[in-house]
Amino acid sequence: MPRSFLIKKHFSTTKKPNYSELDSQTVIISPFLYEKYPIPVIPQPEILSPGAYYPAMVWDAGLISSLYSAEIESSLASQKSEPPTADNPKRRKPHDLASLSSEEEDGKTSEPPSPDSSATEAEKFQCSQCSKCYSTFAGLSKHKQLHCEPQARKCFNCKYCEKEYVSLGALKMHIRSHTLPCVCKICGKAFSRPWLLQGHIRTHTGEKPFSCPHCNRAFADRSNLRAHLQTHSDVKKYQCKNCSKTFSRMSLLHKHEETGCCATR
DNA sequence: CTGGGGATGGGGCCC
DNA sequence: CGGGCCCCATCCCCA
Repeated sequence: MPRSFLIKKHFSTTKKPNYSELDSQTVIISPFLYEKYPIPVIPQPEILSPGAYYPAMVWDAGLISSLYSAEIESSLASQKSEPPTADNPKRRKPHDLASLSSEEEDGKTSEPPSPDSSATEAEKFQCSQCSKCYSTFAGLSKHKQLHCEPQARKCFNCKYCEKEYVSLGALKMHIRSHTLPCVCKICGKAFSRPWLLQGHIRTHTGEKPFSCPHCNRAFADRSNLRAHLQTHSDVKKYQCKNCSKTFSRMSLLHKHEETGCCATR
């Protein structure tokens, strides 16, 4: 099929008159950027509030289970007279709160023995995953966090939105997208990361350290150069499954699939 | 309308 | 653990 769109058109030099003076082959970022426009970084207000993250645990069914067990056991301990009955909700295992599994309704259960059966008073907290027993709830919790529920070891929540992260570093990185600590001195626009600001400053200075080896056209951003390089290629990276047409950008492929092409609908 | 450039955001990796 | 960098993705605009 004809692929006239694959032919690289001459780019207009009138759009960005300063291209010719910036077509260096190097990708070294000029330090003058920072001499001329030092990157201001707003003093971080308190990035993390004490409530910004929960380093200890995630509220999942297993944890609820443990807590619920503890509550039940302490309750039972205080009212020893109440005999367990089959329909007593207090006897329902905690993870039933989450799943209400019919398996357990049927009586088929892998749950640990109840304290009023054979378990000793010293080992009344049992791990639902490995059946290991502990005398205290704290002991059980620690065991689960370290061994049986490692994914629950950390859960860092953003105080600005609902996102959660498994590492504090990832959370801090994310929080920067709320606080935008890197501010352009020229126009006041704020960015989450210094290198984003750095790229932005190039839009003021006109610096384009990334140049195309084929046509010498220069770009301020490496990603944009990469996208541009696709225009020199006969076979582009993103291909339509239906007509095999290739595109330099995924967005173009998506657009093609949504609006035009063959039988995606 | 389509293709391409500009600008920007975010996750992951490495040092 | 934090900073820098890379890569990918997306949106907007223009020719």
